[in-house]
Amino acid sequence: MNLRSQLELRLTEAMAKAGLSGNPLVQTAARPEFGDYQANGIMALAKQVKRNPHELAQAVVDQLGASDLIENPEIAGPGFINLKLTSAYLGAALRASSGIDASPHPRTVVIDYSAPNLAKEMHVGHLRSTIIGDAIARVLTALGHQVIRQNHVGDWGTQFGMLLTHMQESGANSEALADLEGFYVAAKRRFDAEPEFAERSRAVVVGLQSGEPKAREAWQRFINISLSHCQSVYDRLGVLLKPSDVKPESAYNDDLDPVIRALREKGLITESDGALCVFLDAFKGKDGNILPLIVQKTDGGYLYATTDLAAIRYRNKTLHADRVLYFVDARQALHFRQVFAVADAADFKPATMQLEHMPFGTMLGKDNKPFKTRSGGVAKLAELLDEAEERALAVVSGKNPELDAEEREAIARMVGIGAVKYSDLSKHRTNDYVFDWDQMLSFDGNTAPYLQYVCARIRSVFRRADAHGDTAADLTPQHPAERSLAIQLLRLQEVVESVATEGLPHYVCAWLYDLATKFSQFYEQCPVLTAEADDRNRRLVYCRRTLDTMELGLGLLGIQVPQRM
RNA sequence: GCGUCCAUAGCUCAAUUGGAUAGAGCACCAGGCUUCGAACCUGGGGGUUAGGGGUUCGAGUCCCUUUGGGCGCGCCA
Repeated sequence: MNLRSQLELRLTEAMAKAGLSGNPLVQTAARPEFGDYQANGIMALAKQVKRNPHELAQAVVDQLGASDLIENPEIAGPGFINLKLTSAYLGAALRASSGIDASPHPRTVVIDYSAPNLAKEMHVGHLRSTIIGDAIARVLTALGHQVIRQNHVGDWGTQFGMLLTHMQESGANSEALADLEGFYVAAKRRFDAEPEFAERSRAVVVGLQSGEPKAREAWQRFINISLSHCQSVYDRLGVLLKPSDVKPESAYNDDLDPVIRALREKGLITESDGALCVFLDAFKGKDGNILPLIVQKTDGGYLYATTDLAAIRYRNKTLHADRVLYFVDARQALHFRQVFAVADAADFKPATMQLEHMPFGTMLGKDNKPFKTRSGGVAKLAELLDEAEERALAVVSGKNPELDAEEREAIARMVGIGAVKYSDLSKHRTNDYVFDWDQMLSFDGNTAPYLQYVCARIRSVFRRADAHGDTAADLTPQHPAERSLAIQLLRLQEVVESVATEGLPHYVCAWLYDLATKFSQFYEQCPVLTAEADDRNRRLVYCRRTLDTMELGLGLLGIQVPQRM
């Protein structure tokens, strides 16, 4: 049930009857006195057909006629149409709908996210891609799309030479690799300090690339251990990624030659200073020089651009993707523009297959500089999650000391992890954002703990009530607070659809926070348990629907909700 | 140098992509519990949307420009 689409449909019909075609531009009303929704499209159309906007709006309103849906549409200002939904319609809609409706046009969507480098341990730099990409994967799945998660991990490259050499020479087993970051630092130190070690490392890389069994075996062992580190982070974080979603860079090794050949056949390859490049006019600068995309180095080695091109071919030919979403740092915007343009020029994909870079900004500390640990280093993700749970435990213990330790810890996990995820998801994806423990763990404002708390309060109502409310009863809102709660509940679909097209999960957060606020107002003004029979039943249903919808919404973000807190 | 993203209340963030009087939370001030969880709710002050110009019925949003910052730019990923 998408309220906005329903209204848009009615408006479009009325416009057609009035001899107009175009988008009515229905939006949620800017202020309560403007109704629930407003149509802004008439003014722009009036200009096109050179007619008085107010008169034109009147003509549309006349065609709208009496309606089960809209109550007294009004024209305001230069030609806004204010739309108020009838209470009867809201009640019926509430009874008829639940959850999220599947899209009538399901598509196959590849979501490329997380993609850590397996040479090192996961750190905060991987957090945004992992969390945001996962939320979008859930949203698209909820809308009935076929979602294919692709964890494009970095498992290939020269740094593996030193890691494998160090592993072999130090006799390191999986226990020594428990601290992967420390292991990397140690290997790097030797690489820089010992020329012979560096030499052996390079030899290992050559062996690896030529498929030498011993090198391959050691490499595979290392990769497996590193991947298991990632998986444990994913499990703690509560993201959907599984080992089967991993499609590493190395998986495309055999496709790199063919990619170059295909580019050459299309006449796109130019040799420049010994390297193979693609020059496209679209990347010509003011000075007339074209920015190249290098696809093969002078020494014959390939680059990540080549791998990305191979991945596009795979996602087209094998995965049959209609749409590919890349949740990758904004700094790679130019890279993706180039790769996408080359993929187009080379016919690596049909024109109907959309490639979309979904960039995100940097996570900053309170000092507005890239987030670091207290000791000043790059923060490991595992340690960040430890701290989140510790801090949440302190908060929960302080607020509710009578809960036993085990339950407090379980709650702290949901609250702590939820807070970290929500603070990221609730900000506009493309901007940098400030990571602030105190703010994200606050029970006030647009935070996970506040939303979780609202759910806990509702549950508490049901613990006292002996009923869950009869959903078959008349749900027509009778109180202004019920009314605004009902509308907010029914907005779920339009919000989720926007998130799916734009890849901006903060829309869900804003809507959830609004829903929680509207519930709190309802809860303040409308007694539930002590109300008369009909009111009591209807309000119990409102409580139930709010709880279910909140949990559904938080679930779209991959955030769990404790029973009590 | 070229390209690109950004600058909104003291702080952290919104603003449905050009719509009406720019909204929230924190902080500050003032109220509300013998009553479903007050971890809450209600109200108030706080803004030349970095500066300037332009486009039009209408600009935080689009164009130009100045200032201040982030990032990227041929063989790392």
